[in-house]
Amino acid sequence: MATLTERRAAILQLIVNDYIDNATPVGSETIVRKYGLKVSPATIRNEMVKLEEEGYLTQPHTSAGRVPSDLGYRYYVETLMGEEDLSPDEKRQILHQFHQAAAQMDAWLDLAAAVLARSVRNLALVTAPRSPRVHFRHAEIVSLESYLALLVLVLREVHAKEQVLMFPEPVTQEELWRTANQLNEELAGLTAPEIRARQLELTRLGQQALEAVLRLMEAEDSTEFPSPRLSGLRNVLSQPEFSNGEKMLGVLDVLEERNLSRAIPLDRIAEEGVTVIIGAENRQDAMRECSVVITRYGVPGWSGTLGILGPTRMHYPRAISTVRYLASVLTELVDRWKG
Amino acid sequence: MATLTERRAAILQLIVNDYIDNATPVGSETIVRKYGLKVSPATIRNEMVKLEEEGYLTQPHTSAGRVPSDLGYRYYVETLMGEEDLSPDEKRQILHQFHQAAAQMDAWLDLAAAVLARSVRNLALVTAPRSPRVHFRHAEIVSLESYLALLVLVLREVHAKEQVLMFPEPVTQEELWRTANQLNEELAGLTAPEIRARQLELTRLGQQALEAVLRLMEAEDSTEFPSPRLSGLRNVLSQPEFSNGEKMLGVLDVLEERNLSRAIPLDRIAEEGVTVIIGAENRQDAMRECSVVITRYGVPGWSGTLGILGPTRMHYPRAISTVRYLASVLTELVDRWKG
DNA sequence: GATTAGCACTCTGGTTGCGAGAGTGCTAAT
DNA sequence: ATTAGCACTCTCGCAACCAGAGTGCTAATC
Repeated sequence: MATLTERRAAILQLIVNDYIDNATPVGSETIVRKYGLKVSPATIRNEMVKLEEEGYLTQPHTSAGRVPSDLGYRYYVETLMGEEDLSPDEKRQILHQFHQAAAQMDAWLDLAAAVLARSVRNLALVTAPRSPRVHFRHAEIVSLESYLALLVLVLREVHAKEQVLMFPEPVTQEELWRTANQLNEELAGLTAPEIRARQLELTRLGQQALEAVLRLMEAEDSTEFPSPRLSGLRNVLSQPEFSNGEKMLGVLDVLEERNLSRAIPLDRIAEEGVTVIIGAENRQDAMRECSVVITRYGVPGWSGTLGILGPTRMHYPRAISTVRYLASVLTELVDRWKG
Repeated sequence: MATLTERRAAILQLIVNDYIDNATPVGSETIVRKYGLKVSPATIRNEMVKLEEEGYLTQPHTSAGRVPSDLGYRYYVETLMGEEDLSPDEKRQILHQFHQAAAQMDAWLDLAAAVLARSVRNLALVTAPRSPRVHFRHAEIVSLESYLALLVLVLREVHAKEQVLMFPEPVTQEELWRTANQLNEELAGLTAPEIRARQLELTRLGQQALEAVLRLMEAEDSTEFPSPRLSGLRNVLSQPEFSNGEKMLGVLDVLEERNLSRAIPLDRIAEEGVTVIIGAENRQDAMRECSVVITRYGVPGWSGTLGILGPTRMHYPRAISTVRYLASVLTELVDRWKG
């Protein structure tokens, strides 16, 4: 990214800030008046045409004020806006809520989404933490009736999965126990491919249970971006850029077909730190006016993503700091109990 | 509900039908032309003022056509519209999709919501089946590390719940097994209140596990209307009645604060059959223009709700028949595997 | 050479006025 | 009881218009 003269950078910063706050194109006069500059509007105008030529600003139409372009926002995010941090007080409040909540991953994720959405006043998205490859820990088979049993599978990644098994002939709880025990002994700690590679001596029943286990594990492995929980849809859609029903529906469409990865270039999410994806860097037209601030959280073998989605005209410093802080909180929680 | 002369009923029916299709107030002339009546527009007009006086129709303004009122829809639903049924072909298609799906309740519910939304082109809501009082079936405690274990609780209602236990001192898997076994023997088939009523001889560890079990069971018991999965939000919001961004947000608000029971008079849902709640019969202003077609499914001890939400101007026959059919499918599934 | 005052120009958004169209309610005739 | 006829009402789309905001350019100024 090219570099700007000091004054142009300053002006760009003012424009971005002002536009973020007021959602209305900002003109030369406004800027000098509001921020007490010691130059005349005309000077600002001259600088603005330069900024426009270089691609940082656009005009909705001749004779409206200027609006930051995607590039403008990018520059702002990259070099203009200061690194902000949540106040200790806010951090304390957030932490408090986590302490209040039930000690369950699900509850924490819901909470994280809710806090994020409220704090940034935009849409929060949080995916559950998972490892790229899931590990068998424990299986339990509970008889429901003679032909039917419930397989409960516990993975090292702590997600209890369940599946009903239906047998061609009646089966006793006794047999089920034996089967489960065998599986538990043989499979502990293995991944699905490792299990597949292994030759096991199994009864017919055991074979059936094993298949079910594998199916569940592989299903888990293969969803590369599990559908996130969303919170605060209302926040985004009530932003003025979407007051037009059309655009609202556009965004809604993207969100409802749960496959967000088609709209957001998730491959751009860095391993470390918060990633900001601005406007047309997203893949779908409907997202042209949206930015995503997103990060990974968790520990290497077991991580998820958490971020917020809003109009490009978003309060980036706040978004980034909140996302970062919540990621650290979740990382802590994951770390603590995964060990 | 009072009864209408035959002709008035016929006219009301035409108006409702036409309005449902076109979303535009329908006038006397349109009606005779389009449906080939053998009377003059003036006659229709006379009848329409009667219908309006009796409360079945309203005018958006003088000199627009008529629009059905809530009462009009009610009459329509109750006595005018024929009972419709899905075509065998459609039923087959739907059933087919269920056979394709993974044999898991979650998958079925998702599928039901998706099918419903698509078929009626409105918002589908589906809550998971549960019993008013949940029954203990089986507990498993898996050691995670010396101070930490995962409690997996299987209830008769087949929802695996999990909870991390943290101990004041190290605990072996051996002890955990003993504890789990004891719980399984003593608690099998009981409800939370029944467990509370019983005096149990337990170790400190057992006590802690029991508390966790009870907390989970009681949490399950107390959510009286579990938050439903939604599908097809887009469908509702793209209806012309919500083209106005304001109203869109109104509905969105109701849906996002997950507590639907505050907006919808769920107590009105009949034990048997499909319930239709029209317009202002709902509790919140934002829902004034919405109707809900909803029913229970499942078996007495283990049931959920499933329904669709759309504008009052909704294709009721189709909505009702689809809801009814899907409920029967889900009931069948619940019945089959709950036994 | 950079800055600025001055000014003509452009574009939007809100307001007004108007005519066409759709639909009504009423009256009087059938 | 029905209907033809008609005056009336209300919406909607369109054009005209104006005020306001903001620009870009030129020429004077520091």
